[in-house]
Amino acid sequence: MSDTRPRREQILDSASRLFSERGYHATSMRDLAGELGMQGGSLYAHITGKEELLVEIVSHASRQFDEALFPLRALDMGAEEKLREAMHRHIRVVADNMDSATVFFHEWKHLSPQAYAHVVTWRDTIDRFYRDLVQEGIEEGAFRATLDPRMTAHLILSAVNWAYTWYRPGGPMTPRDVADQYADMLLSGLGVRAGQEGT
Amino acid sequence: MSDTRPRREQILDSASRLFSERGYHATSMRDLAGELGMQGGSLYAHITGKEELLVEIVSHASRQFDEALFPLRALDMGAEEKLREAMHRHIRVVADNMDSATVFFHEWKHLSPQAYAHVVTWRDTIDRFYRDLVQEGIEEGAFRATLDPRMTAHLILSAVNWAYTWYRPGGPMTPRDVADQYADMLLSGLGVRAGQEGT
DNA sequence: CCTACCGATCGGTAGG
DNA sequence: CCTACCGATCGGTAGG
Repeated sequence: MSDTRPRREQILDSASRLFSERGYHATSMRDLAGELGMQGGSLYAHITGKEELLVEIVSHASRQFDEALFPLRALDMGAEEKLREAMHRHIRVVADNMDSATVFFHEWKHLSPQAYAHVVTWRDTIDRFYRDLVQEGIEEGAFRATLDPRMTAHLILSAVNWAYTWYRPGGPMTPRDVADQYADMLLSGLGVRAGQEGT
Repeated sequence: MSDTRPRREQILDSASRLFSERGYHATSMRDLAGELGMQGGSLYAHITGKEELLVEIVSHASRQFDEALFPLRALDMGAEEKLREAMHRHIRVVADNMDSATVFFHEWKHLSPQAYAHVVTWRDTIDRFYRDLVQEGIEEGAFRATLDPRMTAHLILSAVNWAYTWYRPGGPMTPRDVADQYADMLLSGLGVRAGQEGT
């Protein structure tokens, strides 16, 4: 009946920011409470414990990625365009959730074994999403047949994930700018001699 | 006179592993001492404090990168080959120092302001190394003139740095295998239509 | 390198 | 949401 949702969301927002800036273990519940103008013990009227915060932040982040990427599977698009769109959406999730994305990449090792296993499974799913995308591209003749889908997926994921370390929302580049430049470089190659293999 | 060096190195090795697995703040000095079969207080016969360990691990890692990459500046090589060699060396440093590389990427935010500033400067230097490499490649006509050196450097750094999350030493792929595949993909592009720009 | 200890701080709870 | 408190653990030190 009582509207505790907004307060919970304030807590989660502050926790995301503090965990991303200082790390999970270096953030005390009193630090967090102070950000919200309350005493340490008062937090426990809204949450059951510190780890619940981490679990929710990580779950929320992985859900954002899922909701952005998985609908793409069903779309009837050329592989090049689909890769470009996937990278755009992926980078947009990172850009729109810089704090929780940072927590997601840095602090998931502190989850309980059960929640930890969830993240490992999730990572495999995202990996497979990009591997399948590459494989489809090869089969439809859009991507080079010599590509290793696993390594190609690693390369793509490197680009879109690493953005959490340098991207600054509000700067001159939108997520679409970044994705377009990355996709151009990945699809066409850096070299002027592109069209020939390797060295 | 007394040979404390090896013991210090054992401590640093164990600290690298524990900090990478559990994080800096979640690793207690007693955890660390236990790994080495001693009591918590005994560590302080060899080190001055916990942060000294983090500073040394991070400094060591950045030095490894410097020593691997900077000599390349002077070498007279084509840009494509130099990029390939830089990526190989960069990935080799990550692969040979998985623990300290992980600590380097995840825990540097816990450094004191002074050591923190050092890392920020270092990051700029590495960034400039790759930007210059790209710029030279453009000038010598090996790389497309339409490339943005800054974004290209981000893409390259994404690939070589992100390897810390998935590479497994002792697995089927050597650092050279990874670097060669990445360099092939980056230089020649994923698309079969490479040679034309963008979409 | 150990024993024994220090003050500080931690996450969390009781009772209101 | 606060006050007051709990046991546990932290990094580090003294003295040997």
